[in-house]
Amino acid sequence: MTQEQEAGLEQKILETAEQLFLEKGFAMTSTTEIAKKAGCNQALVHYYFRTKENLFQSIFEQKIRLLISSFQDHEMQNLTFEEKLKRKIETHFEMIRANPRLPFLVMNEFTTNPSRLEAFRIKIIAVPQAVFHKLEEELNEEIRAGRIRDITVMDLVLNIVSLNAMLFLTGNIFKCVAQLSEEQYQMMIEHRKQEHVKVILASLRP
Amino acid sequence: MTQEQEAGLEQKILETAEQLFLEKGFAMTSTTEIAKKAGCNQALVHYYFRTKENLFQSIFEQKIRLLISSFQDHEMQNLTFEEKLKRKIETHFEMIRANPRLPFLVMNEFTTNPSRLEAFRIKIIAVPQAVFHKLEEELNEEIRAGRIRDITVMDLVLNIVSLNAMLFLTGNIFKCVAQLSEEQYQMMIEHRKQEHVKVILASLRP
DNA sequence: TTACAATTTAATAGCTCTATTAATAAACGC
DNA sequence: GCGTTTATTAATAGAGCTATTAAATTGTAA
Repeated sequence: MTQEQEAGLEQKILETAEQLFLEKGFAMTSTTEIAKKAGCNQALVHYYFRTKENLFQSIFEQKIRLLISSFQDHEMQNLTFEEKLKRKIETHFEMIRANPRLPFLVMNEFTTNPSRLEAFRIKIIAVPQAVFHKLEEELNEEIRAGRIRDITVMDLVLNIVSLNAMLFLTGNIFKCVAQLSEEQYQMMIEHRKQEHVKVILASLRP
Repeated sequence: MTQEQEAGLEQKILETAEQLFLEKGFAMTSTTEIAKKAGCNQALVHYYFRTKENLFQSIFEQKIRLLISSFQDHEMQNLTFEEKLKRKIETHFEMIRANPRLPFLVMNEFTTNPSRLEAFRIKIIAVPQAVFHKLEEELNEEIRAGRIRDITVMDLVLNIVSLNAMLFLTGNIFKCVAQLSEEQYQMMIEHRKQEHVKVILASLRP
């Protein structure tokens, strides 16, 4: 049916754990539940990953990389800065749309377990600088030319990430409170994508 | 020392629980821990509140009301729409700044426990409509006069809430990754407040 | 003082969770 | 086939958690 099916229990456990961690976070997911849903004995989870923390970290680290990479460049030299930025916003948006619970997981785990945050700091500190360096140069060039207002790359990225991530962080809340059908919800998501682009581009006008 | 001190253990338990729930969420906080930190026997927590869920809900409901009320009107008739909106953004910002873990708590509990969300839906569905109705009228008047672009009150509010809430949701992460001192962090917060006002106002220009 | 109510505690029942261990089944080289 | 890894399970130790109960302590009104 799906892409897994005949992949062995180790892989199955990994996939099940990923799904459950994304759904309910680390604390609310037990190895017992993972095993039951993966269709194996609970001890097998510990046989492959020794501890629940191990299992979580292998999933978590990979997901963090995915998150950061979504801001990577995508070869579009012949476009205006505005067009490039629009694409960047949309790419980031679509990455989160494809992993809608990821912002929740990151926030939840880094907030409830600050030691995890400290451990990851070294791993991820170098990445953003590399990713944002080119954007920064282009941004400064536009500012120098007077085509956009003065703004740091940090502020710009924070604005984009805030809008995009928050939409999916509050997605279920909004859907429930506003009593939206799945179809209405998807339309709203699509509409917000346009809105985010509008807001960011407008916020840069001199 | 602080404002409590001689308030009885029931109050003390309530305050301690609030602090711990905000810090670590519902699942990661035990009644045992609450009792120890409040300086009483664990059974006393259950004597006053019967269940952990009860204790949580009495805190949670009050906090949700606080969140919503921050968008309430504050009597400023003689100001331009732009000035009024600026004040609204800043009021909302300051409310979250005074309760910086509140966005995390709301998101965490509504996300990990959808049944809580359903239970709260009825209670909170009426409030936003009342709060946002006046804003909507003023907004539409500005649009009709051509002073701002066409936008729904929902989009406007989502933009504001996204920027303000997300700043504090990611506050600790950012502070740690960027290795900011407390002072630097506070400056950054202040700077972002101005940035949010800038972004929202700019995003409304026709 | 005494009776009675409110507060606080010690003890513990009953779960559930993580992790380990020892035993069993499957797979695989030789 | 035989021995040796590898995979899988049943059983359980050990800990922590929620909630209850019964007893002890404190407060209070007659």
